Amino acid sequence: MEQLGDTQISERQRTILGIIVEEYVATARPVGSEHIVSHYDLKVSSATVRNDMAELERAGLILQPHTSAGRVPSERGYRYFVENLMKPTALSPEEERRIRHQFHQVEMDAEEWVRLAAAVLAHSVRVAGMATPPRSVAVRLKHFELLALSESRVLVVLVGHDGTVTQQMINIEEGWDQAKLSALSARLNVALEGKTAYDIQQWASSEANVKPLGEGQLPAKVLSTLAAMLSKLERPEASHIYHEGLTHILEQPEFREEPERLQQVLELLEHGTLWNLIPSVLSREGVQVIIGSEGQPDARGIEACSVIIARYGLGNQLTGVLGVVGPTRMPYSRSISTVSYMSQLLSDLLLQAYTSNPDDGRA
Amino acid sequence: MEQLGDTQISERQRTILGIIVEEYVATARPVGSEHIVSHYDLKVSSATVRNDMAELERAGLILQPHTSAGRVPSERGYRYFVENLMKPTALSPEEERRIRHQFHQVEMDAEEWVRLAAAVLAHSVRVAGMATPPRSVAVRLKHFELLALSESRVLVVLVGHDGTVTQQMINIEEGWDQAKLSALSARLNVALEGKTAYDIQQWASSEANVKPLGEGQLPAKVLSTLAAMLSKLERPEASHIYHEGLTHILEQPEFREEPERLQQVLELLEHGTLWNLIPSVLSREGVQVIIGSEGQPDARGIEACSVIIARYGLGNQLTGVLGVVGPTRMPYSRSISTVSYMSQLLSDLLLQAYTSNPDDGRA
DNA sequence: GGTTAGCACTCTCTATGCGTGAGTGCTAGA
DNA sequence: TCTAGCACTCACGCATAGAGAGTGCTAACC
Repeated sequence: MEQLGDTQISERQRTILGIIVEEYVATARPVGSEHIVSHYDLKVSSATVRNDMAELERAGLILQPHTSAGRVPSERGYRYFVENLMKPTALSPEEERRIRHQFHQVEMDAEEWVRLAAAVLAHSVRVAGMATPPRSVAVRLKHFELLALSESRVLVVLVGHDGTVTQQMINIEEGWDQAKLSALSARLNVALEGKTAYDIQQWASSEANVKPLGEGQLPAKVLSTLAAMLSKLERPEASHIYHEGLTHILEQPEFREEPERLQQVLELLEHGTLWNLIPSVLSREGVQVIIGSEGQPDARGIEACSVIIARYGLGNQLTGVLGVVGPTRMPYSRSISTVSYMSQLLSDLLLQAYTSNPDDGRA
Repeated sequence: MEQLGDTQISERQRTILGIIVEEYVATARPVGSEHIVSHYDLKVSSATVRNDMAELERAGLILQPHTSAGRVPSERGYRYFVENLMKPTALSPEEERRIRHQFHQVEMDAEEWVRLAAAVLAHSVRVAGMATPPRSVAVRLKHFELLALSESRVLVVLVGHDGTVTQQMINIEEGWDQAKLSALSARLNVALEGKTAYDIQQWASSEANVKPLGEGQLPAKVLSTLAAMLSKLERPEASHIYHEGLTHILEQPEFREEPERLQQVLELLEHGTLWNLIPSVLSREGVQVIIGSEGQPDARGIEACSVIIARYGLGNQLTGVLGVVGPTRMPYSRSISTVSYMSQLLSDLLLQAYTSNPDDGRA
């Protein structure tokens, strides 16, 4: 017996709820009592099932679209299913192998991996997949270069200690050729290596540090640019959410009938409503399941959608987020397994990439 | 009088065709003869318009969804409209100013611009906008760095002469510390600056060049990696198509009624069917209009869509592609103006970025 | 008390028929 | 060459009817 609100539900009722969820997820059609007894060996009659269903409905776990239809899980029903009934089904070894293989096919590059992760999630669960590139909490400067592209433009290329690379163009006054720029960057690289954005700002605020670097505004400008680039690397919003597989969502009957729902998914992925959820995802471990509108005051307009999302990364130094977005009627078990596996896989790949490990990486 | 196939169409018929296209684009409803005479001052009766419409239909320029409905432009009709009837409406100065302003708000970074371009196109025409980052025809090496991330991993950061930056991780045998790597890259930078992928392969094929670089496989591996990175920069497929504004497309009634059509648009944008069109876009100047299935054997499944697309960039050295994708029922005039303006704007921005120009770029 | 058979009831879904209105094509006359 | 008039076609909206699915309730059963 389970306590739930003011109602208790029996073992058989739990079984029936499980059947309803699985059946509805598979067929998208309300599930009737007759259907249940004829397809599952419950050893009771349809009348008994009907009584149980009435009780489940009283408990708010299922509902009827209309009087003479079968039952459909409510949001609470899905939630109960995910937390109490679902048997986690790990991916098959062959499937895991196939996915890993795909990652070894592409370059060793975080953006590539993230893009691929979104695609794999989408394909494997047949809903929309999403992923963000990994970001560091506090990026330290590893190295930077100043490259003169023209007389008045310099490209700043910055490498973080985590291997992320960014670039920025700046305008300069005349009189700095590549030789001078190289000399400046050589000196600064020594002085600034290992520093964070904040450290660099501190360092640059001391006259004694900046004065010897040379005439004009350039040295100061370079310093502030470096600090800005580093701190931008830390802001996760600076990165795109990669997404894939909207086509799969279109195939779901609920979206064909009510295209408005698709708007909600697009809202989530295109306009970044999803970012509202991400801070809380980053703060918790494991796979998180957000079903419909479920007490997410920030995430407006995702009534008909569920999001299954997890963080990945190294400790809490370097983290990103990946997951799937689909209709509430979604294969939760498979989704959770896949998201979980993918977050593990990406974490492993990052770990491999940033620590010593002598297997070959396709030059 | 215009010759068209085996039929001629009169001046008034041309006017009527223009009205039908504009009216249908605006309302999404078939246009009837009565409606035309009551809203436009044609100085003829509806019966005359009917006769003209019958002729236009015979010429294949319009068609009837069913017997007792008004007329709708055919693909040929849209084409005729675009080529002969449409009056190009330039963007208003305020609008141009607003768009330019947005570009000055973001960083000076090609990827950012491209993303913004897709968003602006989408917002301004209210269809889906797309853009690809600019690619060079033959990228020459400007500079590269070797950075030891761990004992066995090295990050290669490469800057092309056009300012594009890429990175790649490679595995190395033990025994190369940062000092040795820096020495190697210093020597190679001198030897390889200005070389293309092909040049580097040539250079590396000579024992006399490679032998003095040091022991082990690393030097050869670095060389082949650099060549691979450079040649990858040249392949446009290597880059993502950024797209935005699918929500706008959803608002169009034709997609609400037949969601299959949306599949086609997604196919185009997500699965890169659009890449099939791009080579021909790159080879021609100006804005190109692809209406529906129009003799594009490569682009399957875009019957209901039109694509308005143009290249942008510097000469033919550095080019990308941007445009809009929407239903055939699309505001062609506005789309073409906007795509044209955006391609001009992005070209200008790139030109400014890669040549001398002393305005300020927000450090 | 839990379970079951039976049955009346409700409500959706599909088909059918009918009237309406939009829009046409054709014809004959100006 | 244009126009007025008119018959014709066909989608659309609406009401009606029947079928079917699925329920809830009641009364009997174990």
